[in-house]
Amino acid sequence: MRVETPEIFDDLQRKLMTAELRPGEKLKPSELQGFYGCSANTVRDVLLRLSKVGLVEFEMQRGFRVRAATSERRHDVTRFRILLEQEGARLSMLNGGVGWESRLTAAHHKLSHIEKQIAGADDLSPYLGLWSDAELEFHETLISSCGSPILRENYGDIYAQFRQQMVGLERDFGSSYFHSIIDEHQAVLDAALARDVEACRTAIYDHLKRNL
Amino acid sequence: MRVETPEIFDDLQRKLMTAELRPGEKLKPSELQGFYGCSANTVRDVLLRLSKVGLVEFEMQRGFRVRAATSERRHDVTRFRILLEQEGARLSMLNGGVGWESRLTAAHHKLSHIEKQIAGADDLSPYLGLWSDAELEFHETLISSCGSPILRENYGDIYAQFRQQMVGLERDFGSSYFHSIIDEHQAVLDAALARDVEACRTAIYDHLKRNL
DNA sequence: AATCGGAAAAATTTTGAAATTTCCTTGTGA
DNA sequence: TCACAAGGAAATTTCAAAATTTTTCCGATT
Repeated sequence: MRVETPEIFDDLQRKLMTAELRPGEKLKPSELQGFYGCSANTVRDVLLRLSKVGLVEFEMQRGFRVRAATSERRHDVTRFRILLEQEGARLSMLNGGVGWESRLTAAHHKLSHIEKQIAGADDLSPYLGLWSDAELEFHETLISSCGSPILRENYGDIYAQFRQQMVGLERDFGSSYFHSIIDEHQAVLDAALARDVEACRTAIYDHLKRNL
Repeated sequence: MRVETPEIFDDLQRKLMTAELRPGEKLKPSELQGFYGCSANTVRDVLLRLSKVGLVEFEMQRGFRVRAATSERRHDVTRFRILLEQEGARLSMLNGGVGWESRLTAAHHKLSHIEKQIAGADDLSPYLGLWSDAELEFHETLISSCGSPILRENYGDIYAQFRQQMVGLERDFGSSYFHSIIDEHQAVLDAALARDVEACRTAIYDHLKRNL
């Protein structure tokens, strides 16, 4: 199997975020090299870039390792995500126009559609990828009018780390979970459209507090 | 001149933060290679790590570039720094013990000593390096008891970017500048020791608002 | 049995050059 | 004159092997 470098990046990122590569696991360029059919240095390059996102730990002379999943770290990641999302949403409510409102509504519509399907399904696995993308898009849209590229970039990274911690710790993804987050996403949407900063802060907190 | 890799990293970081390498400037591994007496790939490695800190921009197939210094970006960096420092200080005031108080007092003492020297000096350059280290240590100590490794790490990165923007935009570092920040640092210290969250938020904002 | 030291093995980093891509210059045609 | 294409130069990425460092394993010593 021969793939281009950007695809190696995407593939590794996906495996990191779905715990196909398990937290704490050593990442040896010389082993992955064989799988991707490229040289060890190319893998090393990709891994160095993934460590910027925070999905991979890098220590000089000691190589790479999938970031560990611990309850402490999940707690920390969650707190940081709440901080960024609350601030991003606040600024978006301040700066966002109708374009933002419509994009947010659209993203929520797509997300809730999937979530309702999942809530009534037996096997979740076929939906998980779709849901994952839709959830990310909803939350990114929420903060998309904050006017701060730095905030958005950091949010993207911390969201990836959050997802990694979630699946890494094998948290309960039963359909009851999806049943409750439907309401939570709705609450975030309502508060955002109403430009109610405090209600939105609360809704974001309530949505994520189970991970604290 | 032959130096070890960690020293290449430190040297480049320093040059990036003092605008010895000017914002927007292209960073060609093949040129820096000669200066450091190592191979181009080693430089590339270091540059990839510096792009994690945010001091360097990296674009695939287009190489590296010193992050641009614009008033928009300085504004963005400043806002983000304020967000992180306010939250870090809030949590430190919540969690910090006497150890934190004493470390903060010590860091402030050292800092204000240098600042008083600078305020009364003609030539600032001999102090600038010392002041820079002391200022960083004061602010890092302020948030050091926040209990969030992620917050601390991100603060370190954003502080470096902040410094880069400051010197890159050749802002006025006259002695009048140092005269006013003496009071600002004092206000931050007083509020922190008094565990007055709102006063500390305000003091941090007032300290940095000139860069917005 | 536990610890320490050292040799062997394994992994990481560095290197220099080849392969690829981008960038810049120049020339052609409208 | 301008747009665009082709060619060459320069820069970036990739590679495989050498050099270095870390880790592992094993036996000697306490």
